[in-house]
Amino acid sequence: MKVDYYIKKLQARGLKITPQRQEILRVFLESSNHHLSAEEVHNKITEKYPGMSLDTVYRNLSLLINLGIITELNFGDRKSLFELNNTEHHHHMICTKCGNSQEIDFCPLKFMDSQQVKNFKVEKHCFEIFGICANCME
Amino acid sequence: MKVDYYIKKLQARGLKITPQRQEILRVFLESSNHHLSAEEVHNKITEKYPGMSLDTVYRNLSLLINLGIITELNFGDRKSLFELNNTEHHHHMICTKCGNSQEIDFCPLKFMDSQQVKNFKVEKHCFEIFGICANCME
DNA sequence: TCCTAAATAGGAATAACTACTATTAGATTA
DNA sequence: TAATCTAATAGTAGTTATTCCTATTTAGGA
Repeated sequence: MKVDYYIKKLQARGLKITPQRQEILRVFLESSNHHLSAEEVHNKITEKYPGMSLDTVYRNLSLLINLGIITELNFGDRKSLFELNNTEHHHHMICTKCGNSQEIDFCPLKFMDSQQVKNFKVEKHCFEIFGICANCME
Repeated sequence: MKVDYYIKKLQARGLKITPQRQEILRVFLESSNHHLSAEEVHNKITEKYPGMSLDTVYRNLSLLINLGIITELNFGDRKSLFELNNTEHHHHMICTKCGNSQEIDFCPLKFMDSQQVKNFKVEKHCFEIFGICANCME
């Protein structure tokens, strides 16, 4: 996926295509790390283009969340991480020692019988496992 | 369960039985609301006994978490909630409109095949569903 | 009762995020 | 292409939950 793919989604909603928005998308597409904090996004952009406001990062991240383009994650510390939705839906195992995370394909929602979520309109869900990864166990 | 039950666990670890610690346990045992924020715990105590420090609440909450007596929950806003472990292990469905939560008995960990969490020492996990509850849907 | 390490009170500090407002600039229209 | 209008931005101040710091107090053992 290229930036253009996401740009079209913004245009379809009548949103303006600002350089700031394009930069945020570029950072996610070019980063080897899938999970970025707002501050990391901001830092990567200001390296190249100083002067971008952190407020703009937060404002656009929540815009992109609403559009379903990125997902907000919470790995226990009290800072949000953000992930571009360009892979299959998945969950995470997070190492509490080194902080690395691996993806889990298993999604509990698919295994719950419909009775259990009856009378509830699911908007989102989270499932993460915390512990010690193989590397840190040795 | 009474306060004494938990007090014994503290004593078994050589920890001091301070009035502050007893009050924190009492608040959880007497509260109709299972999920309390640190501030709510603090407020309920200072109603009766002014002068307790918020720092003491936080310090003891994390002590009780380490002892496995309470569990820390995260319902999406950036404030932690705390729950006394005096019921069966469960997860939650949280209404994003009214904030109420219902318990889910289903635990994904039990349904994952062991291959999926191989080479990973699980310490804790979270599974919560967010959406609109029956009351708020009407 | 005395002693000592553990625990506490009170307030300052921090970190992540949100709100505010004057200014700028996409994009629509003529 | 230029004018216009409103969304979007920069910069900064404010907020909130939590943690840190240090002098003082106290629980529990000797």
